[in-house]
Amino acid sequence: MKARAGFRREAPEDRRRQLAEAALRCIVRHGNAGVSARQIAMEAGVTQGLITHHFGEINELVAHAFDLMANGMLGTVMNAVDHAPADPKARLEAFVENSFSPALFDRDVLGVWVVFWGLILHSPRMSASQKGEYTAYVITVEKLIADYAAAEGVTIENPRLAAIGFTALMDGLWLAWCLNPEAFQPEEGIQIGKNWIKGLKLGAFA
Amino acid sequence: MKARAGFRREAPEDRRRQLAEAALRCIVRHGNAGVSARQIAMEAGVTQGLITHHFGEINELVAHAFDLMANGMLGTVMNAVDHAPADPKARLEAFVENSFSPALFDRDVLGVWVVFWGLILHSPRMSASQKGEYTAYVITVEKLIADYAAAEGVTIENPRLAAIGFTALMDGLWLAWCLNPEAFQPEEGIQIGKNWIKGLKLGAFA
DNA sequence: AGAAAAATTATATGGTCGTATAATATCTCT
DNA sequence: AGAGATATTATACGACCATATAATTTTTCT
Repeated sequence: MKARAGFRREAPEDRRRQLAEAALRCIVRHGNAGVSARQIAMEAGVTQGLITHHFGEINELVAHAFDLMANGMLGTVMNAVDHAPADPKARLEAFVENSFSPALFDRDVLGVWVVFWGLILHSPRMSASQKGEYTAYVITVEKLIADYAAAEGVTIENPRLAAIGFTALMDGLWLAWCLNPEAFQPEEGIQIGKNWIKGLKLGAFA
Repeated sequence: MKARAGFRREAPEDRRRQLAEAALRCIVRHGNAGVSARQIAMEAGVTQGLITHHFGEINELVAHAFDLMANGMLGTVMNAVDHAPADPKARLEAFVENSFSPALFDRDVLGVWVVFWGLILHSPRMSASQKGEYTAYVITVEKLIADYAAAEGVTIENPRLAAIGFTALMDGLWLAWCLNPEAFQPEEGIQIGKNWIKGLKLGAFA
């Protein structure tokens, strides 16, 4: 056989990242149908065999892409939060506002997550990744909320539950808006998030 | 060719329902991979050709299954609400508690919805169904909330936003718990829902 | 009872899927 | 410069996919 086409040899970790990014683009374009070794390889400008070589089976590539995306999104939001004024209220509101920024509040981004959710429900490997990433997310939110509550002098009986609720609210709004952008305006989403914070301050979780 | 196997001829609407129900079972079992004419036909004890005959293309069958499921779920919850005491507070709390009942707060049920969400994002036909069903859902919730607010003497500046937020919270909790049942207990989910109502009463949306 | 209509089966076709295998190009190290 | 290591290509295989077409059974209507 002639492997006649010239190619560039790359470090395994680079290739793995390239393939993961190509997978995300394919999923954006075609949803579940985009999860295909052939399509992903073509998108990465590479042959299918490379996926087998670097990941063994394609599910492992998808799980890698999932980790990449999850870390990237939390990193993006928290980076914005850390650039807000050090005031706890400002930080919490920066979290809300950035969660609704076009970079995250986006149909393409949700489309990728929906595919991941479907896989999490049927794959132990994906489920394991999700558990770690969800926990990290909730802990981050819990800290933002606890700092805010302390600064405002509000008592919160169970900060963990508050964080879970707030996270769920944001995810639910994200989901609803992406599925049907006519349902409400992003600014209305921000308003709903801030109303939740107002409820917290008024003692809903006391 | 010999169509040798005996078969029972059924009314088109019956067959369509049978096929839709078989589709739901297939999706429960295998997620996106369960959306397959062959598998669904086998699950329904029927030949693939019947799907073509009754639905034209398989996407139309899936959309039909979606409508069936959405109507069934809202019907189930509202049936329970209508069996609660006529008091607005009792009705709203019945809504929360029943949303977290094992019939709905269920990994299998979420698994079906996740598949639908994925399709909604990429199919105008599915998106059209979703718009109608989401609107009906929010309007129902808005009425429950408005009645509650009136009974408690709370003002709500924008009842629509409150209903969207409450719906998003419930969906987000459903999603989070199904993806990772260790994250919190269903009773904690009910508590979070009731805390949201408490916030509403305290004036979070005033 | 007999014929027309429609539901259902049976089969064929062309495409895509995941992955295994072997050949080969590129790189690194000495 | 040359050899070993491995990243990468090329190709093959069997399974499943959606859907079209034609044959056949069941039902209905008279």
